[in-house]
Amino acid sequence: MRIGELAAAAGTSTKTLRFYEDQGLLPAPDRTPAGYRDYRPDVLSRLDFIRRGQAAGLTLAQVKQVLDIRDDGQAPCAHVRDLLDERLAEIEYQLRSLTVLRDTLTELREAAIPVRPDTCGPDQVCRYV
Amino acid sequence: MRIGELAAAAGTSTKTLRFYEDQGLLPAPDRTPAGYRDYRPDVLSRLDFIRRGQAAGLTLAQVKQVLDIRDDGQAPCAHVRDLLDERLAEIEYQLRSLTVLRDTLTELREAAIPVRPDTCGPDQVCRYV
DNA sequence: ATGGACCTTCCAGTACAGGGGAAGGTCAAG
DNA sequence: CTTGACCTTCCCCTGTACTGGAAGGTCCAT
Repeated sequence: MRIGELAAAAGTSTKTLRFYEDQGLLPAPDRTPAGYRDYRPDVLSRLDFIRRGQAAGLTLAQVKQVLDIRDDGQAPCAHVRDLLDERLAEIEYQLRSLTVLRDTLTELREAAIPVRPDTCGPDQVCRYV
Repeated sequence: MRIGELAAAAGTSTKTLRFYEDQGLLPAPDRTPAGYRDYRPDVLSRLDFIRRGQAAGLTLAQVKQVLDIRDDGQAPCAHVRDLLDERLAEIEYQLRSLTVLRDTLTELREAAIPVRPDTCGPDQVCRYV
């Protein structure tokens, strides 16, 4: 399987595949005599795992950690659980921050509905912010 | 006022002040004969506006738009309202995405509580992701 | 005159996940 | 024989808001 076919099959780009290899997420594939990358079909499931990891909000570096453990012959379950915990905590934090920001912005926005440039003092940039 | 004093007064760094000047958020100040930046105290309120804009989730580029309008002698109210609208829509979108992600992750996490490496098939990387 | 604190410019790098494009090699079809 | 599609490596670019550091100039006190 050449890189273009793999990219098409996986729904990604050749650039991305070379990038993943460079980052250690994909093992270096065999090469044809001409030097072309020659993939075995089972990298597709690996790519699928990478995508699921990303969909779960993990960074490529974190996905790589899991793959490394797995490649080492161990079960990454515990590590995965910790990663999910970490990510979950981050998300909760982001959710709280965004909610506060949304409420602040909504207030500002409400105040800005009656646009009254005349009430902007020359000393200030904007009444609303 | 030299750049160090201004930075201290505004609670920021000299690096940031030069960066803002470079990005067009602060006007180029006068210079002392030695070439040192010599600020007028009124930039403090401008810096304050920048900080409020950032706190409202606007990017520096957006804050600059508002300042440019203001510097042009116009009232930026309408533009500010539009920016707030835009930002608000983005935040709502992020909130929805994060909520979905959190729920997905929570499910994965729950499934991962009983860590059972034995149930990981050798063909898959991880039962949980 | 010398040390230290301050200032100047410019260059480079951070994190993230790739994308763009150049210069050149390879392969099958017409 | 040439065209076009594919492949290779290489390096730089994206966006965001700065931060670090080098090399050198200035000011004030000692």
